[in-house]
Amino acid sequence: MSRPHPDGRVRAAAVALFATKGFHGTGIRELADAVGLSSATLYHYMGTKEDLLVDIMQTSLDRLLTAAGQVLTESPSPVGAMNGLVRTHVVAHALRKAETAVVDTELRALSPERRRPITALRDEYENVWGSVIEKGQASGSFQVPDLSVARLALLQMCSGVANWYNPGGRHALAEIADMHAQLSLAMLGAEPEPGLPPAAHYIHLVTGIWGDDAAPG
Amino acid sequence: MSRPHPDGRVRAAAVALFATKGFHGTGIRELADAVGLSSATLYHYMGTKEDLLVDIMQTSLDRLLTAAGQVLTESPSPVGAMNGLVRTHVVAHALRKAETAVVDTELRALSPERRRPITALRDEYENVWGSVIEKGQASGSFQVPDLSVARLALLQMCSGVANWYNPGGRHALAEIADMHAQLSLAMLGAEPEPGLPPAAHYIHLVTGIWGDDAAPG
Amino acid sequence: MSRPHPDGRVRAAAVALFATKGFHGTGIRELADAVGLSSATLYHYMGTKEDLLVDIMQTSLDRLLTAAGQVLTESPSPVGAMNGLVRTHVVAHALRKAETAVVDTELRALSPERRRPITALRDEYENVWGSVIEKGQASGSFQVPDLSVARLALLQMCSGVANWYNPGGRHALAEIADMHAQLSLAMLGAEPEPGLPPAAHYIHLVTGIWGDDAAPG
Amino acid sequence: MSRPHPDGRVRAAAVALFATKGFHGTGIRELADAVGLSSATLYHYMGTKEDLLVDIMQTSLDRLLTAAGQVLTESPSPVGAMNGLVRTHVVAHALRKAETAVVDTELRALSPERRRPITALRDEYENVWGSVIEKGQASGSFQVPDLSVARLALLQMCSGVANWYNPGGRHALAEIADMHAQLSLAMLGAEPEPGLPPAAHYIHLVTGIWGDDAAPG
DNA sequence: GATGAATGAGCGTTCATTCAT
DNA sequence: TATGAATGAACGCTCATTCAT
Repeated sequence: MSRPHPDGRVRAAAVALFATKGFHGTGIRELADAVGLSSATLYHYMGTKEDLLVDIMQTSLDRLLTAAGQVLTESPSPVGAMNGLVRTHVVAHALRKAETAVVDTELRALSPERRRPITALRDEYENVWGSVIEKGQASGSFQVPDLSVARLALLQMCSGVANWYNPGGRHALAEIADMHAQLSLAMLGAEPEPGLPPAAHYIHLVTGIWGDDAAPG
Repeated sequence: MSRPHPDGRVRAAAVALFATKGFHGTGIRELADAVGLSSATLYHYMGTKEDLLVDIMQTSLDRLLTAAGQVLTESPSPVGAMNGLVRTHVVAHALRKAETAVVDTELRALSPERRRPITALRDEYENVWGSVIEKGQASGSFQVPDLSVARLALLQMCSGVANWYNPGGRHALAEIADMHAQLSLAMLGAEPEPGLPPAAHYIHLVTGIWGDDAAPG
Repeated sequence: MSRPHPDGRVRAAAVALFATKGFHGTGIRELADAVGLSSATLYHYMGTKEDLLVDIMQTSLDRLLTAAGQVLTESPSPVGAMNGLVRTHVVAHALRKAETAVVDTELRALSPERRRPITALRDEYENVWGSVIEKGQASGSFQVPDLSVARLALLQMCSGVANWYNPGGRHALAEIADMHAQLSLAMLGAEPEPGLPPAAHYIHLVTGIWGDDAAPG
Repeated sequence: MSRPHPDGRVRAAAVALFATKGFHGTGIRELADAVGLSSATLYHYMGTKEDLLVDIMQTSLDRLLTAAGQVLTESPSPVGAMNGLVRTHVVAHALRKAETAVVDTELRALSPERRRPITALRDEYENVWGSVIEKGQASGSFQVPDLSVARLALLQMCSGVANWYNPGGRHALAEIADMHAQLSLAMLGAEPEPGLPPAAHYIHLVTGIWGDDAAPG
């Protein structure tokens, strides 16, 4: 087995460092050290530091959108769709806590021009959640005081997993996903629906999109 | 002799800048410009940049703890306490979105020694929420899959208000507080309890602690 | 007597270094060393390196224009004006060889936006020479094959003094100015005109504009 | 084993870039891009960047010396020799403006050891002009105030053509050469001599030495 | 109080050059 | 021939901080 491509190792190290110390708190030499290269060599594999951040965010949001798309495809009812969105989101934010945390935290580090398309992707993703909530409210499956407040509250709650999830912690990933699905549906005033796929299904979905090879981030 | 206490205007400007651009993304000259002083003069009003951040966080967490203490004093039941905690938290995170966002985001910018006492304060505050949830679960008022997961999810959700609240937005602050109380209690599987104080009560409580004079942050 | 203002010392050192090693061949730390400051302190007294170059060029061209204006004022005839232009130009390029060489050599180091106004100043100065040649040709005092070729050839020849003038050299400055006046008028096919001011007059004019205080550059 | 000889395309690109942006203002990757090679491959065709500059200058000065030698051979009188030197110099500085400008401008970019032999070549060339002027002055054909000042002024004037010559400009090359011959002889106080070769003769001489194949530089 | 002056350290980035393939 | 990969050194510039006035 050969060493993984430096391009990927740079990205992985950047994800880890940006998540831990923030974009502005991470130096280019620190990143180079983490990869085992000189800072000059780093620029063989990347553009600017900002390019690197943009790439990380874009990739991550693309994957979240892909996952959400698959969930919608296989889930006809609002309750089923919501269940799937929450579980994939939670699983992704647990398995790739660094990567997702960077997306959630470092938007402000981008210059306005670079920020715009990233924000657009994020909005696109959040709109998926919004439309599911809307459909559920319209069909009577959900009872929320306000559509967009519910969407924001829900997303915020589920993204928070990236802040505290611990692979060796008290709860297995599947349990955490289950609990968040349960809490979310309760928040939406929804009746539990029988026959929904178990957490394992969504774990598989997420790992299929993100891949297992690279170090989780 | 202790460090000089930062002038209110310095503190306010720092809060605004740290919230917008992050601690590491904010320069000391930028802060000085915002206050209308030279960077050298700034050091008459503060210790180091890190001292300033610590001070901001400490003050903010102290106030949250004070508010939580008052809520507990006046709320005998778990449902009433939870209702109060959520509303004060939401109101504080709306009226002082910058300040509270800094506390939630910039912990990682602190050196380990300075971080420890701040983390302790934050844990103390979160424990208040935890013990109310525990009491409610024990008394049968709440039905949650896991105590600590519920606590984390709840806090994350309510803190998120600081990210999107807009004073001139679609919903009045009281409405937002009401909605979050409703969503939270639904999440906890609690029956609505009659006779709880309205949002205005908690807005008053928060403004009493934070003061109205300074620009909100 | 106090030390001269660092601002001026920075400019003087920059002029010397830019003239000797070129703009791109001069490092900011090299400049700082020459002034006896740290590179960080340098930025207390200047903007960017390019700002510094622009400032040097602007000042120099302004002075040349001022000198040319005074010459025109006091010289009615084309022969007299040309005599004065050549002598002031040569004297300036001898006494301030570094400064004038920078103007002649480093235009290309400027970014297009910064170059434009400097080029405009240079063109304005060259146009003074052009219109004197034109007037002389029209009045029959000069006999040149082409107006603009004569202007370019003349200016080039006189500017060259900055490349080889040596304060302690074989010829005194006044002699060099005299010779260039003679060569120039011969080139233009002009009859020598009696009663023109001696070189000393133009040396005085130049030193009056440039000042004696700072180190020559 | 000597240094690899730079490929013609590398040399041509270097000449163009050094002339436009200066030696220090031109990057090795920029040069590689211009040739369509990688920067690593460039080093198969050249030694160091400085070697490249030395080679350019040496070749150019060798050619100027060759041209001057041919002129002297075919021109017995000082006036005829001067006429030929000026015309070949002007033609070379027009047809190969980039190359000649690099020689005139970038001497300072060389390290002292590499500069010495180049300076020697340049001095040798300038001495040819000097001795012709001296002979003309001795024989009474020229009337100049000072031998070396005249030499410097003359050379500077004629080299200046490289700064402004434009192949599609108002004047044909032959005209420009004629005018400079006329201006130069006037400067030297020389009577026009009948029977001198036309500009075309010297254009042919220059193109014979420099070759037509490569892009002019 | 308030600031201009000063700096060592570090920033993100590019430099000319080498070398294994 | 040709290049991707690699680097130590340097680039122009900014950082948080100090201190004499």
